[in-house]
Amino acid sequence: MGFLSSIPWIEKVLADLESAEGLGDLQALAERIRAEYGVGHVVYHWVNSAGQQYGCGTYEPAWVQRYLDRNYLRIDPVIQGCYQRFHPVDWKRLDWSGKVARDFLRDAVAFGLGNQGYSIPIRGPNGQFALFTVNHDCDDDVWAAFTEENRRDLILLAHYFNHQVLELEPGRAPPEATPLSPREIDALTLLAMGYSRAQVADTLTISEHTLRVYIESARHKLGALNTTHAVARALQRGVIVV
Amino acid sequence: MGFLSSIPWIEKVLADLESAEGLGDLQALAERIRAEYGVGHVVYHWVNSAGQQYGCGTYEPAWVQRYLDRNYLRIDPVIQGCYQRFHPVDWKRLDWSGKVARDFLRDAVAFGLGNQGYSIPIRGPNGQFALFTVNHDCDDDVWAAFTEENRRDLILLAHYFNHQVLELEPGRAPPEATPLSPREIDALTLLAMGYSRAQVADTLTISEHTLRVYIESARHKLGALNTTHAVARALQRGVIVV
DNA sequence: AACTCCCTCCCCGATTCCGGCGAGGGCGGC
DNA sequence: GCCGCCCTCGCCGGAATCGGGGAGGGAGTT
Repeated sequence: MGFLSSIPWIEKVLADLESAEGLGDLQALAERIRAEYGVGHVVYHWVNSAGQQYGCGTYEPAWVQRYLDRNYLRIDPVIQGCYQRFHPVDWKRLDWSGKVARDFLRDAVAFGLGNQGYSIPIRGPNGQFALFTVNHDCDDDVWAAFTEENRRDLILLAHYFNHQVLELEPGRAPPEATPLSPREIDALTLLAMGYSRAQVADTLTISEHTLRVYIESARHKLGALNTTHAVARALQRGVIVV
Repeated sequence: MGFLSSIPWIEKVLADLESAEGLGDLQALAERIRAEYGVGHVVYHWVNSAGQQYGCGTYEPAWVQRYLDRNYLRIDPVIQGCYQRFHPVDWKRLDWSGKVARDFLRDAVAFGLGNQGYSIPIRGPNGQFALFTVNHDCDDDVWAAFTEENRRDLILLAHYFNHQVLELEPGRAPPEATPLSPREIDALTLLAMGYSRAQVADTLTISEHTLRVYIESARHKLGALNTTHAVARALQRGVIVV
């Protein structure tokens, strides 16, 4: 991962952490990053397609637990906001109106979070979604200067965290199913576009019976229970693009 | 976009290109990148959720046209391979077995492409998928050294291209539809998991009639023509994750 | 307090989809 | 040259889904 070399302090830190292994590495790295930049918190949060979460960083364990207990994932404006974008987002630009969002923020501050935040979303196939966040307590001007100056480092660090987590997550490759045939892809693609079976058959200029053979074939290949499921899986696996 | 500042030549080039505007900028930038690194080709290729494609780079127009004409998007192992990952990929690590893939490669070389390539996939919500590719003609050792040395720059440049394209693509925000309610999300999520309506209603412990209200409501919000379409759109927009 | 949105339930009929069956010709790979 | 996969077509009945429609209580926002 030589691409981090533009970050002055990174070599030494990574060397220090070499002895550790697995995800503990990243936890320790987050601590070091916090120290190097003198910010309140550094956190990496990752959600895979199965809804499993993984996180590491400098948040208080009590806050992490509360976040999970209260299912804040569905409330957190940072998640909500970043999920739709994929460029770094300053927390100020998010939508904090609404009662639940304000309550959430108040709760977060009570657990030691700062009022400023900067989050970098990274996405992968199969709904993988990760967030690298830096949190701090300061006024707007100071924060704007900080983010402007260190954005590049943060992007690269986000990539690094993501790379490490994926390396340690072997649960991606297995569903390496048999590929879909062109006609099967055509069929699922048109279905995903909202066409009815009759319309799809007409568009492909085949009989509806033939179409059904494709759909069923695709369903079996994808291990899907019905047509909607097949379309969903095909989309998730990226075998069709609508 | 100060995060590019670690690339020595970038400031001057960006200043030179300041006068140009729009996507022409990126075309010219690709040319400059090719010159700076002394490689065969530099290309940025972008596909959005509507299946629209946009590309800029140094490939011969004849090759681009042929790529489109022959619908190589569905054949290209670079696309196929990168779509499932989201870390930089050396073309050597892709699957070039199979007749169509080999034919494709032969055709590409005939149109001036080199035998080496390095592609950086970047993904966004709504099925956005972009590829930043560097292509060259040399032996494996030289190429390995090149990629190792310049990976960081390439990642940052990929981000830059992506940022610029999204800035110039106002067609993203409009479908800023009303958000789905929690129950609607539950319903679509379970449907995407392959459950039948009866099973979903049972799982949510509501009547099937109520469930249908959610599905229809979600369908209208998503502008979907039927249930399968609604699930597909919800997946693409990232409002549900199965 | 008015407003909007969410959740829940019910009616109806027509349309569509599901699931498994069989059968033939063609192309590419081993 | 054989095997496997792909493409194409047909029939069947039962089950599920798709359209709207109306109606009430509750919570949050303004």
